[in-house]
Amino acid sequence: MARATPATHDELLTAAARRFTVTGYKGTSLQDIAREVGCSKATVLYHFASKDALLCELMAPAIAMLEELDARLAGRTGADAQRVAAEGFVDLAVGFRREIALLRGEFPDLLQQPAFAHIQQISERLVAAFAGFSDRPAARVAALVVLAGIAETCGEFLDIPDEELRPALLAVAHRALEPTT
Amino acid sequence: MARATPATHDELLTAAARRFTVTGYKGTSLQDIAREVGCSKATVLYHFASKDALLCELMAPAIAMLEELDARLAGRTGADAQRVAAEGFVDLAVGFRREIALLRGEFPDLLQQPAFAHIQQISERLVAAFAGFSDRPAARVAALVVLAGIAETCGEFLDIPDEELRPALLAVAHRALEPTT
DNA sequence: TCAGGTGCTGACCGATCGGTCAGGCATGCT
DNA sequence: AGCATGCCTGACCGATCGGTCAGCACCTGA
Repeated sequence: MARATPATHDELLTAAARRFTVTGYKGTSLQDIAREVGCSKATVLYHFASKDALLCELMAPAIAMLEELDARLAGRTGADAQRVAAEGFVDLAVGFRREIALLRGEFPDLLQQPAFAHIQQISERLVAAFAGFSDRPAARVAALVVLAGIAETCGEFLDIPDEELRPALLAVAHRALEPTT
Repeated sequence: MARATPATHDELLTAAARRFTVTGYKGTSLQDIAREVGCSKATVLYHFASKDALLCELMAPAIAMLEELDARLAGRTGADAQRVAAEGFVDLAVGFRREIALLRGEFPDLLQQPAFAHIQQISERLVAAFAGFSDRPAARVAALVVLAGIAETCGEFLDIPDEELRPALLAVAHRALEPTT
């Protein structure tokens, strides 16, 4: 197989992201990614140690931002935590629409990987913050609906600009979340 | 491989549902399903023509209810459509938590199958109804957040009773959806 | 007693998966 | 010229996928 231009690291990364968002992580083969950039499967594995490593590198910026949000949440309570969590997560979801979208559905499975082990705990803390740290079922249900809804929705609006998506998501989050007592 | 009791059709169906919700459709092999009920992979394919056929039969009741909701929506507009859509979809999501949950993430891919071709159109009409048939981006964003959020949330609350989950979801839906103008 | 159907099985199939490996082919330094 | 290095490749590997098939054990009605 002939290559016109050298397949760069980043070129493969964005191609993989594109495929993952369409057919999911498990549903995308290294062959698919290679075909997208016009190189061989072996080339993909030359640039990345494994398929998992590719995913990790793809998710790294989003995960870093998630960890930063988690740190910012520490110590906050009630309405304050709720507001910071909502704004932070909307920013994250809007900024990393593709990355968030590709995790949907495969979340529970991918979280088994040691590289993503702590994400589960972070997202649980995030849900708790969305609920204003209330343990009432209704508050927790509302929190999860908003969190999951935002994550899912971002992937569907890949075409509209950030400055339009962001306030729309924030508005629905503020309406939907239960006011803290 | 020895079997104590005969593997019934339904036993396989529920086992498959359980696995699908944990590891997804693509992520679950016929071997996994067979292991869960303690029979051979060939037995699974004796009861079901194919893996796809198994999925179709699993989803049939939920799809029937979705089609019924779609029919009930015909002709309705504005707040009326919004209310009927919300109540109908919450009922559907609560009643078929597992089935809804297993479709998440693999939705775009599974919809390619001819058996599910019309589901895409139905869900688009459902989103439109949630938005009160407004074409304002904010209304459509809110609609999708609520729809996707409810679908995703149900799969996470498999343990709490219907009569507790239902009003909680309806409440957050009513708060979150934009009032029709 | 025996023929026929039902439920189920292990063995097997081709395809595809993620991953390995030796080597080809440029390019640039010595 | 000779050599090393970086990028890339086809061929190949074992594992696993969904699916097929001949045949076994069992039950039942004739």
